[in-house]
Amino acid sequence: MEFLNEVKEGFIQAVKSCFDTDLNSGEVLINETRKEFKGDFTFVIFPLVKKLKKSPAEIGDMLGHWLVENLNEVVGFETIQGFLNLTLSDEFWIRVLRQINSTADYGSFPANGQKVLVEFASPNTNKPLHLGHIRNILLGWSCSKILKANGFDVKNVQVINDRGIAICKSMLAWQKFGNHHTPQSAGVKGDHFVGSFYVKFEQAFVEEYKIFQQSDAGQKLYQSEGNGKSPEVFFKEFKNQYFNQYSTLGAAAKEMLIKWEQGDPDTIVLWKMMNSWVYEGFNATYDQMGVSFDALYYESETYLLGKKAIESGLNKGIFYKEPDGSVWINLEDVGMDRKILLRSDGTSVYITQDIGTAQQRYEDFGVEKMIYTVADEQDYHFKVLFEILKRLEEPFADGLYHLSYGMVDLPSGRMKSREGTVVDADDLMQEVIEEARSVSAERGEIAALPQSEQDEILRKIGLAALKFFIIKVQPRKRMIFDPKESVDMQGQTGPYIQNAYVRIQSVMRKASSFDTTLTDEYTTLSEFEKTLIRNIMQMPDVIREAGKTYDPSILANYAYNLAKEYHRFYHEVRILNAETDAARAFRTTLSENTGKVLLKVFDLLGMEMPERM
RNA sequence: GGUUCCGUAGCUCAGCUGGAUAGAGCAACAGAUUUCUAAUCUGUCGGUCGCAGGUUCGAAUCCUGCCGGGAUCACCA
Repeated sequence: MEFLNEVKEGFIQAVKSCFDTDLNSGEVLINETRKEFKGDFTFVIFPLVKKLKKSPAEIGDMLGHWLVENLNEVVGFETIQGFLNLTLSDEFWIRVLRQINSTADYGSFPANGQKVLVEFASPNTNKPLHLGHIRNILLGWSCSKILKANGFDVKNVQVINDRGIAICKSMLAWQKFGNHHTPQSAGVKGDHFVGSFYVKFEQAFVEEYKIFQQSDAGQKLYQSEGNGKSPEVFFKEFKNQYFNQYSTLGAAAKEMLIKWEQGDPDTIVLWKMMNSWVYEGFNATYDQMGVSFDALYYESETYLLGKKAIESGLNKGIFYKEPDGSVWINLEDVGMDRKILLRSDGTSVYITQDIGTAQQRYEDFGVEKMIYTVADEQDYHFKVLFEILKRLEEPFADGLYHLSYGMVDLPSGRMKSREGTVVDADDLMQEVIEEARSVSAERGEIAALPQSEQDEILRKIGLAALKFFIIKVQPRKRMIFDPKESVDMQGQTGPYIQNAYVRIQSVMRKASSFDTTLTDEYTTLSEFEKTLIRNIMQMPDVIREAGKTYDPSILANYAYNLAKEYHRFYHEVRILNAETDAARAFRTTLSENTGKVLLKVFDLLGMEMPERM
């Protein structure tokens, strides 16, 4: 807290002056005083006891006296056990507020000259986005914003997994069952339209597999390879192999993939058309969420990258070749396994692509940091990838970070596409907005506004409920998403925070008829007012911390606490009809700056504030 | 089995590099508006911080072991 520098310095001087001992700033422990004690800030003096060879109470009292006598900011103290509680002067608080009030873009740090790339979203093109993507996108987007506020030059990118067997399944099903329909003719959003054919493929495949299971060939297979397993278990385990070796649908899909890889014109045309439908759908979803990208990487363009890296790795002796021609790296010396990088047939695997893509990005942007927002099931993958890039001595190797997050579960357990429990992103957003609509209708505050304005407000409220519910949880923790709780608008929620902001805006609209210039005449600050200032003066630290740890949840919880303090203040203290003009000016300024901070933090979290609600 | 993450109130979550009597929200119950938006505020109820050791003046926090749960360990992506 830069606002407290003088007090901290004073403490060091006090120790020097009272005990003739030098302290470095790392040894100074300062906290906010707990509510149940008198004071504003607390120095913990236990650590000094050994050094100074005196009792905690004695040290606290001596330092407290010295500080009151020598520091203008300190007007009182109390020593309780090993804690020195200081009370700071009203001038101090007003000065802090004045500083915040006059700081343009308070909470943002100056450019630090470093470039960072943040990857998030990265969907497959065979299905629409779901709840898991929402967590991913919120985290990536918010981290991107937070890093910008910390002075980085940030590029947002996503990798679109637009090739492979999955999209071929959709393509095949569309050929078979599509009747030349398009999203437009069917009246369905493009990504959902394509996704429905993926589902149709799976259904047809399951049918085909069932028939196979009952056929002579299937029964014979079970007899010879069943090994005493029940037919159910056996055929479940055999499914993949069936797809690859027996299925006609599987063969057709694989053939389509091969045609795609050979650049067969008809296949490419179909592929482009269906992907374009998907992108249209994705873009609508991204718009609704309020996120955007600086660059897109398509897997169809990057999946062959990384071969050069194989060469150079082999030359450097980091990789080795097996007799069958496959290329490997051995990471057993750092507690990992052997990992294949090139198959014996010379084709590359996923991680090879990632090596190449990372190099490509470095060439494209010259970033020294890259953040990958990917679920924690890929923790090991990224550990391996980063280790390989380090051994290849890539210049960006030290700036790699896997922003790993836990899966989203439903109260009933994991989302499973087979059981139809996957929560669709578009549906979900629509639901929370509708919930906001019905809550709003009961209140009637915005009923007089034009419909388009109302819609915009309801969108902001609904999405804030959803987004806050997700982003308040620490990324690495697995979270349980209860749809019923996610639409709550009371208590620890996004709309609660918006409501604090809206109250402030309402006050400020009415305050415009007064002179609200801050003066030093107001000298009877209440605890509510001090607590609010104490909160808003923390913002830069919280933003820095969130940036250092890539953790937006810190900011989410901060915003909630600040909103809560404001609601309490609002309830307990008269603002516009304050007892004096000075008090009114102070409180409106305090309110305005609280609003400023809430707005800023909300923006960093990827949420918007309505002016009314 | 190896590696790794998680375990805090009935439920969902906070708890910063160790600091005072472990906090919020939801749920349940009881209150508050002649006054700036009641999506608000106040109060009551609710805890063996998974268990056991260790380090420390001090441990939910750090270390070790155990228990429970998830993820991962493919010539898949």
